[in-house]
Order: sequence, then structure tokens, then C-alpha cells
Amino acid sequence: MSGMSYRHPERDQIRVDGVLSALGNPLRLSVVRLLDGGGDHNCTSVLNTLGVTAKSTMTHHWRVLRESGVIRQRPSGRENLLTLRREDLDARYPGLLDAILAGARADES
Amino acid sequence: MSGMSYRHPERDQIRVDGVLSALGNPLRLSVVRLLDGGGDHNCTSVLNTLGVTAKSTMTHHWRVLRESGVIRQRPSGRENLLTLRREDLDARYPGLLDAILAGARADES
DNA sequence: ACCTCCGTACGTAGACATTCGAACTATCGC
DNA sequence: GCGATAGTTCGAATGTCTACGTACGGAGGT
Repeated sequence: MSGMSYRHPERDQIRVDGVLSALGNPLRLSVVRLLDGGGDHNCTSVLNTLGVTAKSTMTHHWRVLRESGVIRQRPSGRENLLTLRREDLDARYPGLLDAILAGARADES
Repeated sequence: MSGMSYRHPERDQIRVDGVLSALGNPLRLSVVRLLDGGGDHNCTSVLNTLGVTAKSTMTHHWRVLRESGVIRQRPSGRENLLTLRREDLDARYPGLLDAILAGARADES
């Protein structure tokens, strides 16, 4: 049997204050920027890329991102694949994600 | 002499994670929606409109909103006038504020 | 001067966030 | 089965956020 799946909010259950609160954390914003860059990501690869030490720390952040509707977490084998819920976010809050990601890039300059 | 002024970040000192974190709080998001509606606002009028009990609670939120660059606080007589820094936010993060405000309205439906 | 109104500063209390280590479950390969 | 890998769960420590009451200071009106 494949692993258990997590509870995700439906598209119409997403709330903007939850999304903003989730993305107001620098580490979680970095995660979203990384996922937006495309490619396959599991928890460990993100953890290594961002230089986080403890896996259990990220487990906390996965839950915040998942329960706010920002990412989707899909178990596959012994990995946990992570994807940005771009279609849902774009449908519900047009332009929000792009504005945030552009803003994050602007802050780096 | 008029009252002391507060420290506000310059436009280019604003950071998107600070803005998101500030607006991730439902009460502060309501404040921004109210200020965006136009009209003159001082601290007490916002407090009364939103049904907040303690002034000192709002003083905390004014600081968060001010230091993240979302609002400007300008003492005038014995009042403290509040304005949304729309021009600065629009210049630095095009579309962000509109997307957030539209999202907040969408969540109400 | 006096009183009143507007808002801040301070201390405090409880709730929540963030991070970590250690123990645990499940999966894959041998 | 055995060992290694991928993540989670749990508990604890630390820090931050939110809200409140009280006290304070500045500005206006009388």
C-alpha cells in the first residue's frame, strides 16, 4: 500500500490571511520561490537547498504551507513530493502569487 | 510645537515578508481595508469601526503596520492620522496590494 | 490653571511560533 | 530479514504575538 495522504483545504476553503501569514515567514517564502522555479522536489532536497538543519523543523513548515493551501504534499514511495498549488491560488487570488514572487525577487536587489 | 513623528521605513527599505506578515493578521488586514476605503481616519475611529476594546492593543498593531511600511502615521493636534502607503507599495510591489484587497473581499462571499 | 480627549509606554498574562533532538513508522534495496 | 533512507510525531525550550489594564504625556477647550 502507498502512504497515507494529508488533509489539504479545497480551493474555496483557502483564506487570504492564511496565505499571507504562511508566506510572511522568510523560510516558507524561500520554499515557495524554490517550488515555483520548477523541477521535482521532496522534503530533503528543499531542506538541503535552503540549508536547514533539522527535518522536524521543516515538517512544521510543510504543515503551515499545506493547511493554508499554498502547497500540496503527495507521498510517493518513501518520499514526499511537494508542489506549489499555483492553479488554485491563481484562480482564487489572481495576481497575488506573481506579485509576491516578484516582490521577493525585488527585495534581493 | 506639533507632536513627535514616528520612524517609517523608506520605500526601498520595505520588505515583502514584512508586509505579508503584517497583513497576515485578520485585524490588521481589516484596518488596511478600511483605510483603502478612503476618508479621514484617526486611531479611535478605526478602533470604534472595528469594535476593538483596548486602545493599547491597537497601538501595537499601528507599530507593526508602520514598521512594515504599510501605513503612515502622522500626528496632527492631539490626533494621530492614519493613511495607507498605497503609492509606495504600488511602486515597490505592483499589483500586490490590489490582489490582497481583492482576495479579502473574495473571502467574504 | 484645570479638565477632558487622544494616543503611547509599560508591565503582564496567555496563546502561538519556531527550532531542535530523539524515538518512531514506512519504504526501498540487498 | 537487515540496514539504510525519507519523513513524521512527540516533547521541550525558547522566543514572539496578541490583548488588556494602568499610568503617563501632549494638545485643546474653558
